[in-house]
Amino acid sequence: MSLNAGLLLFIPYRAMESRVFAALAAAGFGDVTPAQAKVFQRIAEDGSRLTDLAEQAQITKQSAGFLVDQLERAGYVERVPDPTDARARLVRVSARGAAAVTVAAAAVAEVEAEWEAHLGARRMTQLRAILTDLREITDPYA
Amino acid sequence: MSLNAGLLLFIPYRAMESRVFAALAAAGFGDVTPAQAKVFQRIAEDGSRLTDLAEQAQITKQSAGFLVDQLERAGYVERVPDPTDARARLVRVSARGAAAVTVAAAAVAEVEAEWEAHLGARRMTQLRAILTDLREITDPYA
DNA sequence: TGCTATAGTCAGTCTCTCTGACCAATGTAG
DNA sequence: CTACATTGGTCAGAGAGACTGACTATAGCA
Repeated sequence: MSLNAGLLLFIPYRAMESRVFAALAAAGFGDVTPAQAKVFQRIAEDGSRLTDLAEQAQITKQSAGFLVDQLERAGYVERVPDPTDARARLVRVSARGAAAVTVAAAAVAEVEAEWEAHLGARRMTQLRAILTDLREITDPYA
Repeated sequence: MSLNAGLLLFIPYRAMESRVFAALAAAGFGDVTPAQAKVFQRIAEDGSRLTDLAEQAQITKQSAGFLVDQLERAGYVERVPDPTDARARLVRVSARGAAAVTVAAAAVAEVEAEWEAHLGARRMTQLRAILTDLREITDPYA
């Protein structure tokens, strides 16, 4: 059966997501929800403003605030004042958050390795290249 | 910036989804939600049982029942008794539902054409082939 | 004729998301 | 340098969508 391109993209995406959450849960980070991760993933190295996180995750700033509150309570992020703007605060990844990132990254690497073993190095490289190219017309934040 | 494979897959998927829902809304089918679509998409030609829909959409039968209720009220599906089992009822796509399917399919075709224009026919074919191959190790319902 | 499995519903709860209203700090035009 | 629009963020309330647990009714089988 031939599926539409959207679903073809979604199937491996969901597989990757499931594996990452399973790995996080196994490492003691089972309290992170997909909604929280969606925001957490987008926190920049030197911290991000709530509004930016909301825009990138394509949710309202209220929703982003709600999720960051949870992440903060669970110890994955911390909020510090933005030195350049007294209205804003920067959301930063905490030590515990960084530990979770490490676990998640390892899981991603493992899944990518499995995909490469199945597809072959050449086609895995092609896949990345094509998807990166496709981002130009599908990513509103490219 | 190089992203992980999961996110690279997700970005065009979300772009496709947004376009399809925009097209549905423009054609007067603006009352369908993503959650409803997830179930609706999986209704077989000759009708499906609620339990089967729930399993394929990876939600509980209660959630599936809730969404089918909404689709039924909005006129996209109808429920008929299953002649082979008095406990069960078959969920079938109605005439209005079929009209929405036509609109969605056209939107998918349009987006795929845009992607092909950007990537070139050769790489679009490669993308489909690679993703189809990847399904073998990522699709629990292959 | 019972026992177990299956199809589906009912009731209650939790998470995530939204809209609308609001406050405080910033930037800008007169 | 003061008025006004813009921007960053919070508060309050509501709705959608998902879950668990308990239940009814039919089916299939020993």
